[in-house]
Amino acid sequence: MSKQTIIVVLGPTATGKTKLAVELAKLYNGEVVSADSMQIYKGMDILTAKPNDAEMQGIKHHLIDFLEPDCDFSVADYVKLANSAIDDIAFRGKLPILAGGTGLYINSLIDNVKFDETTGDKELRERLFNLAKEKGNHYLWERLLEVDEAAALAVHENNLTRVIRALEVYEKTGQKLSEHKKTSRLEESRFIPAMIGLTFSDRKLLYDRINKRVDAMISNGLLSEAEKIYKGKTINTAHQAIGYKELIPYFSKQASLDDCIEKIKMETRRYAKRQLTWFRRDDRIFWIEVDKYKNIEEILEKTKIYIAKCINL
RNA sequence: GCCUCUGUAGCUCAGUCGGUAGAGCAGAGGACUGAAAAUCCUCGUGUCGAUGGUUCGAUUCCGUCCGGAGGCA
Repeated sequence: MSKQTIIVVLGPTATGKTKLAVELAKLYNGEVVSADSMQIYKGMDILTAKPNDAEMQGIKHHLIDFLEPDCDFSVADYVKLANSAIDDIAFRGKLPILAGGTGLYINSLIDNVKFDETTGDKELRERLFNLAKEKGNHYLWERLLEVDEAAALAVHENNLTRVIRALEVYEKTGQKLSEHKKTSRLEESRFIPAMIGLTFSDRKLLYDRINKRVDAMISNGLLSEAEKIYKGKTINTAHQAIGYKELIPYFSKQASLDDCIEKIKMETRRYAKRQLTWFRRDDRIFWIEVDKYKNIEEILEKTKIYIAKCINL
């Protein structure tokens, strides 16, 4: 089977991935597949900087705005949906352009990581969580050490979500997570990717950009959007979105609006930093420091040259 | 004008009975396979406001000056 060419636009938040992806789609007759763990949810448009109609310029976007905010979602779901979206795009003779900042999703998809059929078990997780609260993180970690030593040694005992996940895999499948990990990457990637990373030459410039974008979100109505969610039914995964959870103290009159906005900026900066840490180790990425270019056209030129070098279009 | 308190890491502040100092936050680096915008780990040298004095030695005690807060007139 021949491999599928794909352009990947990645990088930390607020670097212009959305814009570049659309321009590339126009240029190469492509469609955009989002790789963003929060833009999947309906509503939360300002909050997740979801591209609007004007920004999409008629380019079809996949995996955006399709799930109710109270639904859970996972990497495994993402990989499955993204693969079928890509197949669909390719079938129609178009080029898939993956764009987003969720590194785990991007790598799992591009590297063809195999997930098994077991889904997350909320009750089990809660039970294990309570067990840790009662007997301590170390106790739970020791339990993992007994059933899956390799997994235990690979994770810090305080990283409860990971410890719980490893225990969950063992309890539900009888298989070790560490074993599963070994077999999950045996299949070769089905893609020939051109990976383009957007970043800034100076961290300060990125942070400045983020701060301004948060201010813009506020003036575009972030508050009323978040308040709607706050007053609506409870949400699960979507609750984690930066910009929503930091406003809760304001809605419940525990903190001033200014303090909450500062918190949003800070958390977004940290998020961007974590994204950089994730992407930095991937040497396939061709990095573009966006502040070194006058406009999107220049960035597009640079990108085209790189794409021509690594894939045939 | 007088009195009191205060000036220590980017910020908020501990502390040194005189032997040049440490927390929280911020920040930086890292990890990452079904919650990933999540979760977790590691990292603390700075003219101790300035200047004189006492002292073997002062950020610490004393004087003066400068900045900040409060009180009394």
